[in-house]
Amino acid sequence: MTLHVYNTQTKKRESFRPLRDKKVNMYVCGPTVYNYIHIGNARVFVFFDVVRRYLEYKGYEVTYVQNFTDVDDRLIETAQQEGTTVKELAERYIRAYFEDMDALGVKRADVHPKATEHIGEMVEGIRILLEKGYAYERDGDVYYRALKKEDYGKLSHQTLEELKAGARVEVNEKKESPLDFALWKKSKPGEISWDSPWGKGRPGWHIECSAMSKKYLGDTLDIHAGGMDLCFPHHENEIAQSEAWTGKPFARYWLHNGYIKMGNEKMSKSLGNIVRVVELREKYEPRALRYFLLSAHYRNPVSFSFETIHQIERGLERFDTAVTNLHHRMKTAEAGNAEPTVNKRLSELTREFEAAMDDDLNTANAISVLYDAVRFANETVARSVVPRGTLAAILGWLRQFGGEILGLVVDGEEESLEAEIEALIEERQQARAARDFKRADAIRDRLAERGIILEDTPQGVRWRRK
RNA sequence: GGCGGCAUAGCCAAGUGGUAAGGCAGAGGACUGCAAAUCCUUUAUCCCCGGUUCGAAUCCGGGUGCCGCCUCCA
Repeated sequence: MTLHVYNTQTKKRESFRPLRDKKVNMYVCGPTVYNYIHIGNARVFVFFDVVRRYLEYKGYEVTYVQNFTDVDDRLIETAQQEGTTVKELAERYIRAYFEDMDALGVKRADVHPKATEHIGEMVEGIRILLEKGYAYERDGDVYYRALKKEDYGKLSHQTLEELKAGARVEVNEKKESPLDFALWKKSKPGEISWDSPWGKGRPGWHIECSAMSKKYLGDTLDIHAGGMDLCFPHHENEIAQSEAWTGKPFARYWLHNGYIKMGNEKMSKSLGNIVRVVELREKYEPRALRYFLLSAHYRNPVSFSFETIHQIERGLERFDTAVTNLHHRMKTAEAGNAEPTVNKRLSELTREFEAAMDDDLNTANAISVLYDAVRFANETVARSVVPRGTLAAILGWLRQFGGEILGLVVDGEEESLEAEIEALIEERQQARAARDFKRADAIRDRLAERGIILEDTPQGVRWRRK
């Protein structure tokens, strides 16, 4: 099966074919680190983490780059307000970012380049753009000349005419056209700045992605991704710059995810209706947040609600009990390899899982396959006779697809119980054997209060933490 | 004004021509000493009105409602 993805640039579902055989270069626009990230920001990071994991599962060698925008107007402003430096502010929120991502189970990118550490590359790019006539300098600023290339607007599917008509950008007399955008901004006195051939200043927003993706991934990317709202102008500008700079196509597949809504509105910092990850993960299991972000198709908008997260937590319990119960059953299972019928069923599930993911990365459907696997696991655990190999095979499937790819199934070290609790469980078993159910139930209730749930099965008592 | 998206059960959500996946919640049943867990069964005039078609949630036209981008924003 081939992976098919929806490409924003062509507005079509296309089969995915990287430039170089089994190597995939992907670049995902990372956060501007002037504040904590919210659940909407997290969607792109969690989703593309799954994309990356899935591509690796399919045998691709993925190089994943995600930048940090660590200098821009908002950072400068916030640092001033807080009486700190841009650098300190950025470092603080980069740390916070990684804490959030670790909690959400997002793997590190191969490279996390920072804008401030690539000023040289950006200056070089701007210099080339000037040389080629794609940029002009005005009083210490450098602007990109959007009208120079006819295809400006090709990503967001607007013609130059439409864009000109719709432009309601602030009047800036320095610009030749309102569609032009800053490559380099002259700094005000006291602001953080770098030297350049055009005087002291700092880079515009868009140029960093062009410069850093080129440095780490080359002129043409296989996948360039980000939130829908980056499509215009950010990505449009990146394409323009990069292609003007290198003369080569910038990205083969543009993937954009929809946003998280709060009620009826888009969740965004400017609207102030955000829910931060750092706060959510204190209240909910972070895995539930990850699940939530994967529960709908990535291009559809999704409404955030505490009710939904709560529902998801319940669903997650089923994954966990399935794993726990497999382990418990394995202890008394007889030796033996996985049965052919079981392997056949697992292959079927694998096919279904891949079909879902290959169809424009439909994680919602992939999750429903995960539930099928959980049901299969539960049915198997309930059998009176089952070889250990069968249970191990099912557990392995859940680990691989539910765990390694989706990051929703955990199968950690087996927990141990305090001696005191062990003793109580044993005492209850004796009471049950003596048919002293009052006593047995009293002990069970007591343990339940301490968060230990006991379940009696034909293979003996089973416990789990609530 | 230009461009684009969405509307499926109480809730979340797949599905883009062949009489509606999955999850949560609810109901009934099986299992259990009782539970729990699990399994089985069950719950939808697919926003409205037309049209195309043997056949439409799906395509076309027209409505209604909501949202996004065009300005910092995942």
